[in-house]
Amino acid sequence: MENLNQLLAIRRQKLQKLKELEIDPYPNRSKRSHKIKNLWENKDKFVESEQKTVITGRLTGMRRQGKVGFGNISDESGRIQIFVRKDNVGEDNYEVFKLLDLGDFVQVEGNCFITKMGEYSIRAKEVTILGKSLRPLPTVKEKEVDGKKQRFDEFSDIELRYRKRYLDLLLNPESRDNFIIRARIIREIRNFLNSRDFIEVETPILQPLYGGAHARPFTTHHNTLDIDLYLRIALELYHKRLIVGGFERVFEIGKNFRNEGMDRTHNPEFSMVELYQAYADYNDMMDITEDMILHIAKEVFGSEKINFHGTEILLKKPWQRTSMLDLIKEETGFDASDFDFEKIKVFCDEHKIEIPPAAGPGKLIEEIFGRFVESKLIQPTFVIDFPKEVSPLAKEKPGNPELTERFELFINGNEYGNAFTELNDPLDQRERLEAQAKLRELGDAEANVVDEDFLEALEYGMPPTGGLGIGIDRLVMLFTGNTSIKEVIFFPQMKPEM
RNA sequence: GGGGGUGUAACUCAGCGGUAGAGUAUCUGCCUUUUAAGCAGAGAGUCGACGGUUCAAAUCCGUCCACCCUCACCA
Repeated sequence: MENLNQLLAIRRQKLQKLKELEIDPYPNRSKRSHKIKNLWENKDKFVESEQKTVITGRLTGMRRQGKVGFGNISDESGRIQIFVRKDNVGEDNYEVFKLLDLGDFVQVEGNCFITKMGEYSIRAKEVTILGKSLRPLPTVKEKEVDGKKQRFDEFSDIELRYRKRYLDLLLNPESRDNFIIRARIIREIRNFLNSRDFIEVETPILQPLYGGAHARPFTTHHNTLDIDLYLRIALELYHKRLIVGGFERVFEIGKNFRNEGMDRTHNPEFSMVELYQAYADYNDMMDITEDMILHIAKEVFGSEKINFHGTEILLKKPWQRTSMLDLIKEETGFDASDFDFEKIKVFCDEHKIEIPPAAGPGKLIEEIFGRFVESKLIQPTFVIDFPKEVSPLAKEKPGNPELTERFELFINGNEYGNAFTELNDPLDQRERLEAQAKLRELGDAEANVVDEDFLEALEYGMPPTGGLGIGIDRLVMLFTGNTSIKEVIFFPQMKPEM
């Protein structure tokens, strides 16, 4: 056997003792009669009737005093004290009780009562082990001080919390709450879109070509077909095929994978909701974005405001809609609306903005926007009319061949969504993708690739369509007040431990 | 990738050239209404890893690893 430290060895010894007593430490069956929350909800009734109740859960506290002992049992719904007295459970069962450790799963049969100290508890008739824990759970004790819970020990090491999320969830209620809120947000996204007659679809994660965003992919290999496949970087191109196929409103909630840098707002796999609506444009997408986020705010939080570390964010409609060029002008006084490449380059040089290889004026405008404007956009803002150069899937803005009908949503200085009036002209789309392919040759590893299958689909005809993508992780961060994406993803990507 | 920080017992941390510490947890004893239970005692560590300096290194130096912050990059 491996070299076990003292704490692990002691638990294995207890496991052995249970087996010697012919107690199964991992029985197949349990028989819970109530969730702990139910007992609290009908406290008086349970105390008065003294009815038999059976709870199950993890042993999360233990105060033994010789022939009597108190413990805490926690299940998903709550926590309650158990009172175990040798005279009540019998000598044999008390031996079992004495072999229990914090972290063990147990079943307690008994009846509810109020202790001398006034605590609602279960007086045990029998304690059954449901699952022996062989590792010590980090201990977190708390005490109520003026109605506030004061914690005395913590499980707070960030790295451990991410690597052993199960312990984090067990020991840090705030972390658990983040994920409950995440689930509610996703549920409300679904409810909202279902109520608007969108149908939920599933499209390939493994794709022979990737597209729909500007990013490097993960590559994998299918053995039987003997071809390389890519993990999707966006949902876009398959959803458009579905619009070609006659669906008028589709959405998908799922993961995208981008083989790029990681920081506190980027995880290599992240969740998006994308939706496509035929006979709609980017103005409709702005409306739906406002409505959807407002719906979440109201349903999950009952408020039209978010307080993010003291910054009050007002979600009340309508949100500001301003063009990228106007925002740049407001912030810097620089007017780039003539797309004069030389003039814009001079501005970039003056402000030490690096000029990427193969960049045209549109790319530089986007860089300028990123440098000067993004972080200033605290209240929800639709930044509209992106340069065509950086928007190969968006339809040109009527009257200005340099711009597209595209927006990104910014809140609190971060990007939350991206949407276009989708390009449905197959010949224009081909030209744009071919231009992207040229950029690839010039060294832009993130440029789109020409997807002939997608182009062919467009040639059969796609109605005018609006499309929208919203980053779910970031939305959850916004609503839960988290500044790291790792706090809202159960198992964020980490380097393997050596 | 640059800069800064952190890494010591199961957890949270102190120690920062001279025998590895505390609280909680664990174990033993006492305790039949405790709740951060209490009292008495005990055990528990590759001080992130590897090198170097030194009579002596958790401590100083170097390299590496992981994590955090920050800047850059990144649709």
